[in-house]
Amino acid sequence: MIAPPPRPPVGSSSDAPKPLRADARRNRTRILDAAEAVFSEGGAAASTEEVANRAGVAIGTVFRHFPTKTDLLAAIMKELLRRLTDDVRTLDNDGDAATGLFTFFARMVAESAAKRTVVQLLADAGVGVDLGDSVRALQEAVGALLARAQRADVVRADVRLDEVMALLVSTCQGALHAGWDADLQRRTLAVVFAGLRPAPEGTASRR
Amino acid sequence: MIAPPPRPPVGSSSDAPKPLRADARRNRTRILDAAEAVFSEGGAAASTEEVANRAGVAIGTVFRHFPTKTDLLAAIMKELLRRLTDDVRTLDNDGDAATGLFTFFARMVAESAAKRTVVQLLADAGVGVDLGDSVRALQEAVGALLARAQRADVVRADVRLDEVMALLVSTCQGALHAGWDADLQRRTLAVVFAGLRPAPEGTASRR
DNA sequence: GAAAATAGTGAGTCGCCACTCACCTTGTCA
DNA sequence: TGACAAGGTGAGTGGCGACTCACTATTTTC
Repeated sequence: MIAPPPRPPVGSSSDAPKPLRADARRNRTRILDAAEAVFSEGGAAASTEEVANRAGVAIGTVFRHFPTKTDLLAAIMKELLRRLTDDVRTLDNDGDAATGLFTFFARMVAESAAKRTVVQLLADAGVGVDLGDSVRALQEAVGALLARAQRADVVRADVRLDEVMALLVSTCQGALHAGWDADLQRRTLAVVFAGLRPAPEGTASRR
Repeated sequence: MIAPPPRPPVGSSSDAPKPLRADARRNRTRILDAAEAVFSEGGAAASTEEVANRAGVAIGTVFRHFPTKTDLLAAIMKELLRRLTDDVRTLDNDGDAATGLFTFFARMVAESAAKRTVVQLLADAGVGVDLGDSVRALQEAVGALLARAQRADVVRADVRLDEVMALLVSTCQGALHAGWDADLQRRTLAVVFAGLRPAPEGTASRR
């Protein structure tokens, strides 16, 4: 018999985050950076091999860190969503109540043009990609922004969060089109924002 | 020497639409019907083999009629666009000027939920799929509808066709999401339509 | 009703891509 | 510094999907 491996089961069995070796940590971030770049350009259909090349590692290394391509996609999506959520929270804390929602909306649409993957995956609601709480967190943050805008009376009171999210995702997808430039974006968003604003007093909204 | 084939070159050389054999004509429409169904359900990524199965023909037959998958996609897209364009023209001729644009907009968004391919391909502006004049024809028809709506003063005069098209395509993509139901659709479109309506007189639109 | 043209068939080819694994390299720790 | 576990490597595997082609079947034509 051979002596058992020297890892005594702490607690009962689970929850050991495992410290990574130095080179592994470095490669992991390289892979994530490369993946974000590659998938931003080519969409989720880009190949894992291209990610490996861009990161300067062998393809086996990518799969050691992320067992499936889906895991890799989920990882960069979570990171992107986290950043977006932070962005929204900052606007919610510091920004002008009257412009916060519109600022974020415009910013996200502008970025979408460069990040196909976010849009594709958000739109597909992850056909297998588990984004867990990340999407919910973003929604809640946008919800706060919306509530403030409504309190400041720059957005109609009867507008709900889910249609704002629907408009946001839709417009982001729109931004991927050929022919979408800064001017078209400005005019398109102007229509959406006008639709969100309250009808001036004394004017019942016609439906 | 052998006698030359008995097809004398009419005109100079080109423009012979060639009558198809009876079975070929039948199969061609079967394939188109099957393709529309298959690609509507699964999007453009669905396989050509599935189209062949659904049509009840061998895969070689599909490729005889449409040398590449792209050709097949272009064919069904042109047909769909033609139908949409007809639809718009009908509304333009018969319908109420005040509601025509909104009616068409809502109708197309509702249909999108069931027709992934249209939306995907329109959005990608055909990465290789040549739709020729079909898109232009639809745009012109919608443009006429827009002009009428503006003359009837139900749409702001400064709204241009390209942002209407951008909003249309964006919203159609939105309709593909999980969670998109009739109620969400109604509220989302309400925002877009409110944004298109003129600001009530005496109220300068704030930007 | 037979020849000739046209169409249908489906096993097979080819390339792409996600994923594996036996072996080598490097970091870590005593 | 040496031993060993953790990590890296990249040729190889398997599956899928677009597309081909030698052969057979059906129309059309005379």
